Amino acid sequence: MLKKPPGIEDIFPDAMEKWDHVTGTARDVFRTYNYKELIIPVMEYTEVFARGLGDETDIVSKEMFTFEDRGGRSLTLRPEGTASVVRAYVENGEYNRLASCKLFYCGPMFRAERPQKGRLRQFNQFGAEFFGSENPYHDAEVIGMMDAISRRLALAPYAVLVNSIGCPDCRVPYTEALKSFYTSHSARLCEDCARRLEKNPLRLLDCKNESCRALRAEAPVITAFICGACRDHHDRVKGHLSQAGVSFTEDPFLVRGLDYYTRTTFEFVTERLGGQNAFAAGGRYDGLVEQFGGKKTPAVGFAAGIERILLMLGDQRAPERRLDVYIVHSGGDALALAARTAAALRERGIAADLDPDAGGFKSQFKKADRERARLCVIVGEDELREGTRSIKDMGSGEQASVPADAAADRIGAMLKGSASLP
RNA sequence: GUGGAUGUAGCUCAAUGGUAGAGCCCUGGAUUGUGGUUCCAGUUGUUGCGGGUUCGAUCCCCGUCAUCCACCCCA
Repeated sequence: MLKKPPGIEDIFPDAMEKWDHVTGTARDVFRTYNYKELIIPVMEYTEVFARGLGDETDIVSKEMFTFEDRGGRSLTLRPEGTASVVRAYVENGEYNRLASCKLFYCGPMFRAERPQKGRLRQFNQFGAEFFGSENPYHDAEVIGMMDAISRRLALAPYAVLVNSIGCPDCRVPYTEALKSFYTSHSARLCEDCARRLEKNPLRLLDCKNESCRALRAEAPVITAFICGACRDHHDRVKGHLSQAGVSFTEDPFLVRGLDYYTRTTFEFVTERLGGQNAFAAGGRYDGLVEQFGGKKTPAVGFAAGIERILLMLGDQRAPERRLDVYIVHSGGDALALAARTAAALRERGIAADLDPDAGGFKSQFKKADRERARLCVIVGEDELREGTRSIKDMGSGEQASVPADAAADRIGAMLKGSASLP
């Protein structure tokens, strides 16, 4: 049997109902904030991610699906959305001329990690990006948007962690302070952290190792190092969040795994994802557009993991989908009329189905039941002879016949609730 | 990349050193054109793959692959 590669999933119709519920809710909320959807490519030149996310990040250095095209150019399946959106924004002359713009996307991302609970190699995200202002209002709006989606999907309990990692200028002295603090306590660091100390000191704060965590409690805090402008920005983000009624927790140790963030960073976290804890995260990236060759354009955005949200939804039922009409027939000439009836219903936007090979009425009604059909239309010998169609309400079990040419209208009215069986 | 667990019917799982069962699902039936409940009957497996021990392995051992979980990292 042919199998799918590891960490990749098929999504069958029964799961689609919950899937649509999640993405539909996100789209609805995005629209209420005047964000507009765009579709970005699934692959980019490798450089887009290498430059965008940072060469030294784990995602770029060891988690990308990279291959060469026939011309020997290096392509990569996108591991996240922001770099692509920024590239598209900079490349599109019409959009980057706008004073500001609000975009959102939804689609698959790829990372060559070992799969586990809440972590796949092909997974889906929806995310939003705002371009064109460093006003802290927008930081709060983006966070508020994800909070609104979370509330609508009833994802509670979850927490919103917020921090500021300052601008590149004020991060330098902080990184130095962090380095010297950890260097003087290097004996208490785990192996991984010894490595982080050299490569990416900020990530020292993220370690889950007990002794490192204990050490962190005494570590220098970023809030003591950020410059006046960054502090003011951060305070105003928090002010807007409070005003918007978003309950959040300040976490001075929240750092992110991508190099492009400046100032605001945030994460939506929950206990219910096994080893993972974040189901959405983002922040501000004021330097990225310029780095991609555009004019200096401050921006802020986030991305959310759809499969992780699905996990949080658990057994919560999404609204179930039912078939409007199942058509039961007795074969032969009746099949032709049954097909015509189905066509007439579909013209009216009514979902109808039938089985041309159907045996007895019994098995056809069983199928109707399995499809959770609201109504059945019966086209059999009696109906053929009398020029009628019988309509059965599968909920009540009641049945009546109507003239053949009035059947489709009658059914349409019944499904809308404006008519009942005669 | 590292560590742990698990691989038996389509699904969820039993069982025993002597070539496997249950429930669900599916199909058919319970007086010939009527479902959801009930009852009856029936179909399905090279027990993940390869090797070893043994008279004999699904069960024991080794390898391999796959899946899951955790670390790393991240949505």
